[in-house]
Amino acid sequence: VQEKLESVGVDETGIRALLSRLRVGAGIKRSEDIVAAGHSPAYSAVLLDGIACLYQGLPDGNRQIYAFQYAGDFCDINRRLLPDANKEVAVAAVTPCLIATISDIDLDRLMMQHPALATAMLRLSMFEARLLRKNLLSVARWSALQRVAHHLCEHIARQESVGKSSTAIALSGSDLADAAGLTAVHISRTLKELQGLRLLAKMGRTMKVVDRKGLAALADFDSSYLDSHRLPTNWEVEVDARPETKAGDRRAALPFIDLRTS
Amino acid sequence: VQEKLESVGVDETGIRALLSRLRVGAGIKRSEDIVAAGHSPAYSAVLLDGIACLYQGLPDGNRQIYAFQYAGDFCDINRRLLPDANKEVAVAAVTPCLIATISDIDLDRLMMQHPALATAMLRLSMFEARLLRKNLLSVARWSALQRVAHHLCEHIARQESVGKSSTAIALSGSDLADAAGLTAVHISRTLKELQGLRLLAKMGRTMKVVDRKGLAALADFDSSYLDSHRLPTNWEVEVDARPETKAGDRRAALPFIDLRTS
DNA sequence: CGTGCTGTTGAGGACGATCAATGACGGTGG
DNA sequence: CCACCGTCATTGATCGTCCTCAACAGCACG
Repeated sequence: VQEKLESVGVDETGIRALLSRLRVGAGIKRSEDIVAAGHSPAYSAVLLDGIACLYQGLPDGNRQIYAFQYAGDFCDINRRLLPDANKEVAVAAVTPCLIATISDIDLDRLMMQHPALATAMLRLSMFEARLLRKNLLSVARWSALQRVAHHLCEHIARQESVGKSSTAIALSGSDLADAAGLTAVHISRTLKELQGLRLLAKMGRTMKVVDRKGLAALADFDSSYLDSHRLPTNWEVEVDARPETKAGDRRAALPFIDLRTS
Repeated sequence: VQEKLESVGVDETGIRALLSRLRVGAGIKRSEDIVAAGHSPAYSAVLLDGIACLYQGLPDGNRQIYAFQYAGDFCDINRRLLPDANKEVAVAAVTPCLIATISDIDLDRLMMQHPALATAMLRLSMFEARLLRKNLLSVARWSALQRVAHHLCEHIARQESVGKSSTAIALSGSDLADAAGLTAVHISRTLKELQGLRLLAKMGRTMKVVDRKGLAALADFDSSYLDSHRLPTNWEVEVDARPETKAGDRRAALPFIDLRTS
């Protein structure tokens, strides 16, 4: 399930170590919280299957979805090192989900034992930041049509990156609305417009993407910002002990990691 | 200049080590690029003084500002571990800036020698992600009046967090427009409306915040999401060598870091 | 067979964009 | 010192996108 970690540059022993510490948890039904707002458990959740969303509840009862999460994603990296501040955000299941948990203690220890894992967490955090920038740009500057197209493209691309290539859209209209910063009503109209453009088709209840290239062109979507998520695989990690430690320093000699691109 | 690093939990020796590797660079004039788009130098830039912005140029000549940066901020954390992908973003000076640089090699080495530094980078990345979430929420859900008020509040608060407490706004109208996703024209109208509400005053060329609490109330601004940036100061980092390494493993014994809140 | 939830359609209105013109200011060079 | 130009700020008029409110249809659920 976790070839995702490979994609961010973790070596094999690191992956095995992490997997051995994962405890498979319960399944979660649609619309249920995986990580509740204001709650700080002593473990982190990893999504094994399904789609989840990082969101914030709004005073008026609506919610803003910040990002979607797919199989292999850590649900709450953000929560770990900035303890108090993320009280307001939560993670909910968008489709039925299967999650695993890992205790914070285990994760801390693993990150120390496998430097590549620590680097991977940093990379994941920056990856999340990039997704957020894309969404910010989309909401701030683009039309509703482009915004929705963008979300559909991103959804397809990220589904593919975890091995599920289907043109069917697993997101409901109101999910799209919460993510794109639009009304469910207007999402409905926009989807209909996309059908008129022969980019989308509706089979009974669910939508299917018909013209993926057309959709990408409309949204100015360049999937490379997602691929690079796995691009760092080419990074080689060389470890060799270096005698940099001063005498009398309790700190052990640290491995020097030489990062270089393929 | 860099008590900022303290605020994210770096110990004193780590800070000294980092500072010793910094090379003070040239001053940058307003509107000039600090980090050009698509350019990947072999060093990172740190802002010593002034205000910069992380932005993306748009095809129509406009730009979207993703975040502002203040003294002590790394200008391009995002660029380091996701090499190819951030071609499109750049950093520009919003006021005259003074920067320092540190070579990627030195920074990599320092992060290995001082685990707290590596943790700090991760924390900074997550801090950036939180700022982005706030902005995304603001652009997606709030009115122009609230958006602008929010940016003003954030600006004041972050200026304070680096020791510059002044109610004067150093941002130009078009900077605010690019950040809030609004037109410069509408920013002008909005600022005037804020003056009508007795929240803002204009002294000739520059704006001054008159009623800070009122602004915060209008924008639903809770500065705690910025404070926590320095809240992790309470984290204690304990280092002690642990004999976890397998025999024959070339990897040296790694320090085990026990993170606990105050 | 009701009861929700999701999606659809219509009419009206608000917010902010767009276009265009003007004024104020600061810097530059004569 | 003043004339010039470019940038920034302002104002008015108009227009388009998207929200709001309201009613209704379909499907899944008990």
